[in-house]
Amino acid sequence: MDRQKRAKLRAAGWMVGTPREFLKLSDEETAFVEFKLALSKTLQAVRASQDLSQVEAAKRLRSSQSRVAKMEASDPSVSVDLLVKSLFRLGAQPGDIAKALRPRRKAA
Amino acid sequence: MDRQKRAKLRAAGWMVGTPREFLKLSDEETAFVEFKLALSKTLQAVRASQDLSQVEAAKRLRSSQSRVAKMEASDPSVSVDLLVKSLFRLGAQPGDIAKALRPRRKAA
DNA sequence: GCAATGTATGTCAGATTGGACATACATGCA
DNA sequence: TGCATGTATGTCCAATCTGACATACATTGC
Repeated sequence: MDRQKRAKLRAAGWMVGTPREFLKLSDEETAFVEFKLALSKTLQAVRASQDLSQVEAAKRLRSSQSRVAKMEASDPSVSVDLLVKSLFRLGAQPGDIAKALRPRRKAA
Repeated sequence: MDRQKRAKLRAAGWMVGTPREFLKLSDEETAFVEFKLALSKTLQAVRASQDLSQVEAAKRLRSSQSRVAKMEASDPSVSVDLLVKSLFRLGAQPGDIAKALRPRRKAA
């Protein structure tokens, strides 16, 4: 995004920048939300790989469609516990989770 | 442990075998407790590497000594959230956590 | 012996979480 | 258009988690 565009958005009342900048998160908080995000994405990938709808996944997880949606959205009301338990219940292996958590290279 | 010894212990009313056998945990439950255990051990290792007592660590974590003890003991009252947050607060990197979670080779 | 230091265990009130439900939104199809 | 399917969002309250405290246990140095 170029400077002009940013300025325009700001003028219109929009927040510009990363969520981190916006919310003024500390390093640990950032690491934690990114950790959760990685798990969320993995869960969504696992569900997709099994060709399940959120409703079907919820059944297997003994939970509800809305919870599944929140899990995949990394909603604040979802704990890492729930994400990890859900991954295991859908058949993910410990190694899959470790792999998902490996830090991604930052884009240049 | 040999068969004779196991038999003696059983006769004396002791449970013999892995916690898994004993508690009849499902695969997912087993994976989950092992996941927590890996984090607990990592936390303990991180604290040791910084040469902190549980009291000192608790201060940095804005928690209490008893919580730290429970975290390191992988107590059921401790969530994965708390473990992960604590690791990050003590300065662990995402990669450290991923590494700790990699499945260990089973002993032959 | 007994302090001092570090760790473990039990309990509890307040905070957070999670399943369930309602409902809104989105897309595809006849 | 109406209907089916799939996903997203808000709320509620029962269940779970957590910091704090008390207290027990373990080890070391006097």
